[in-house]
Amino acid sequence: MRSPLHVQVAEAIRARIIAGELPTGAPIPSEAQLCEQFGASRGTIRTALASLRREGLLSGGQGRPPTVRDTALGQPFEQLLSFSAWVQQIGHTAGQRTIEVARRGATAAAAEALDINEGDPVVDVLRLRLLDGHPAMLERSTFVERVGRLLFDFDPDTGSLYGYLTAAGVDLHAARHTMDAVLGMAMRTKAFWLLAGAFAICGITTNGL
Amino acid sequence: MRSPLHVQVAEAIRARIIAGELPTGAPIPSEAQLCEQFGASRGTIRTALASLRREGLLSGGQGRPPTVRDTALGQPFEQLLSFSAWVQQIGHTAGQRTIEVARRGATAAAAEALDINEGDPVVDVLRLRLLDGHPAMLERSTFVERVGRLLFDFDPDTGSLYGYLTAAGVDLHAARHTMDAVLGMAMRTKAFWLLAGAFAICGITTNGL
DNA sequence: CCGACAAACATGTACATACAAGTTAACCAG
DNA sequence: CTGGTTAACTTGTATGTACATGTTTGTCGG
Repeated sequence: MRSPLHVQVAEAIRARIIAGELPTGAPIPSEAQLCEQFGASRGTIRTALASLRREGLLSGGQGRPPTVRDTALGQPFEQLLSFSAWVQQIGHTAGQRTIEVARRGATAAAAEALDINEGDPVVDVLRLRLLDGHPAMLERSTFVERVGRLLFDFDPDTGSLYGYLTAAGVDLHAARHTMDAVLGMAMRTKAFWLLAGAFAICGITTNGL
Repeated sequence: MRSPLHVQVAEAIRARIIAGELPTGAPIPSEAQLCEQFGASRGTIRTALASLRREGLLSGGQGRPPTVRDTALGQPFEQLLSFSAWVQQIGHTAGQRTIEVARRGATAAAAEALDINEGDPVVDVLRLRLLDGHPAMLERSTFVERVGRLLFDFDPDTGSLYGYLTAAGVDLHAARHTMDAVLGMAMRTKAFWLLAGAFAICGITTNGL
């Protein structure tokens, strides 16, 4: 194998966890024991454990050996939280397109869930997630206004044209490069979707973290 | 200061990036230079850089100094991808409740977006995200069946009762501990929400990473 | 029997060193 | 001027050491 040692160690431990050899909630062997088992230095072991910790498989604190997180159910949902991380972990590539960012009044259902009044301002975000280039997931997020407004405030050069395009449902990132092309065309049509696919090349497509 | 050195270094570099001192797209100083500036060893500097990399502020490869990611617009949307990471970064605590996981037929809008036929099976996930304990975001995700089915397959002990509760909209995690209590009560009512709030203590509440 | 202290143990932090591997730029031969 | 090679630089990987800090456990005195 030519993959780095710390990657091999991480894979080995991950395999043990998945196989149930290291049950959830149980502490993993100490760093010293792992050093001996894999014939690696403590630094290498720690690098491997850091990877597993990033993935959410381990949790623990100083002085106490890390414990295997309850992955039986929690894991897929925790990682749904990070779509691209999850997709990468199962060996695929993630992409995404932001279709719409809009400020609207809350629907009845959203209002009840967010504990606000119907019609109160909220920020809706509609995103398409891609798996290996193909549509895999459609994500609708509704923020309370106090939080959602940050999505707009983050942009340093908020202008009128920019704001218009945002409200109209043009992808913000792609818009930077292709404003001219889409201005005046009918949004949210089949043609828009096809065009959005082309835009992905220049702006939105990411390979995740 | 009593915070670890590598944390201080990470904060200093993050501050420089936010202040625009290190423009987006530009390479940051080499590890050797940072060592000299902060009077720290390379290992400490690398620990700090690893933190910034986790946060998505840096990207780069071997042999080339890491570059500052284009955070002007991309960042908030990339991090929307990881709600809890984003919330933590702005100094708050994140929580979440999974309200519903269901297998259904795709709606017309979802079908078009995912490039499938209307009525084709999809997996809907409805989640409420909490910021400092208060509802902040409602997230509806629709997966194509091929991907969404993994959410069920991950569970080792899928049973009939379990499936029923899932379809009925009971939080999966909380269900483990409180199945008896909620069986037979009206779901999706105001009372359910209040009860779900109590459940959060024992199962679903997480502090993020 | 129980509380307090101490020792053993585990992880967190920090530094120094060495070599591997990728990138860039200078340089030189043609 | 062009093309290829080399050399310098940078990050990735790996090891070793040392000390700080938190946890657990065992022991001893009351």
